[in-house]
Amino acid sequence: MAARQYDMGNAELEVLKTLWDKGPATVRQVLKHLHDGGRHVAYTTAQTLLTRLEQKGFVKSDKSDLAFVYRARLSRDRVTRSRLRTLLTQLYDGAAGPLVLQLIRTEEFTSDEIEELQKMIERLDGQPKRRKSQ
Amino acid sequence: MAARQYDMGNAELEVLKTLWDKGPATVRQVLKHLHDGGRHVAYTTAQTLLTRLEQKGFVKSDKSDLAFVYRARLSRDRVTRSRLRTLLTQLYDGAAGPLVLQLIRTEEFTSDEIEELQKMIERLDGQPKRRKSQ
DNA sequence: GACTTCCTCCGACGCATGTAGTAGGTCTGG
DNA sequence: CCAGACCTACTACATGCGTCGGAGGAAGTC
Repeated sequence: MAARQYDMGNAELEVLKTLWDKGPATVRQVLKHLHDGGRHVAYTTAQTLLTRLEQKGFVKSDKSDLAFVYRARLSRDRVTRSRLRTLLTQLYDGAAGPLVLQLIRTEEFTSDEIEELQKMIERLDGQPKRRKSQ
Repeated sequence: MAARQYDMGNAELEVLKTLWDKGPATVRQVLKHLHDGGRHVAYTTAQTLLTRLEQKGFVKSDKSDLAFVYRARLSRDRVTRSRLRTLLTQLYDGAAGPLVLQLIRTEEFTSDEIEELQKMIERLDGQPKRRKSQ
């Protein structure tokens, strides 16, 4: 049982992603977005998901208008970091190397990203090794 | 509900990882390894996990000796790919760039890995863009 | 003022998963 | 042959999560 920080199910994550993509939204708006994305769930399902996210502190709501408006309290980056860390730990005892190598091998990138990557690698190369706080 | 290929829980994955790390093993050996790693579960728990993994086709067992010996039918790489793909989809609609960039930014690498990375990037840079089969 | 519409609250259900107990078989040392 | 150790099969149970239905309140519409 590792330190499971931002723990949520896939449906919950998808709802959170909606908020990242579209900004603050009501249940109905989130639902609309989910429908547009091909996920056909009931209104109350979206509502439950949002409510659970709020219980976990990942979103917050405020009722200014007729309906509650929900907004993310958790950034996409934080979740990414957390999930990556989990993956790393579960599969490679925390070593990031194999993962990156595989990502680069199997995925594709825009030339901008490649350029960016190159710069980062060069920087890495020059720098002394950091030790992870973990 | 994306094409959830290699679907298993964390405990199951940990058991599978044991098989990757230690090679084919009996329930007792897996259990020992889990205990060594600080996960104190009962014998039957390990057994259940292995059984479920087998039902899903991720490991297979054969009884040559006194006890069943389990071995992975699924490589670490395949699971990695699958999980990464899920992450990518869930967080970035499939774009790999942001993920890699963040990985490189937040994790650390051995000089060998950096070198390897450099080579891969260079190769990427020269090549025409691949289109993902998926 | 009754109808329709939308919203929130609460309860519920089924399946996956983590965890484990128990019954009953087998082997091995005395 | 009997006890202790070890193995497998089966059952069970709590929790998390995805999914919703229904009750009941607020708001605009004739």
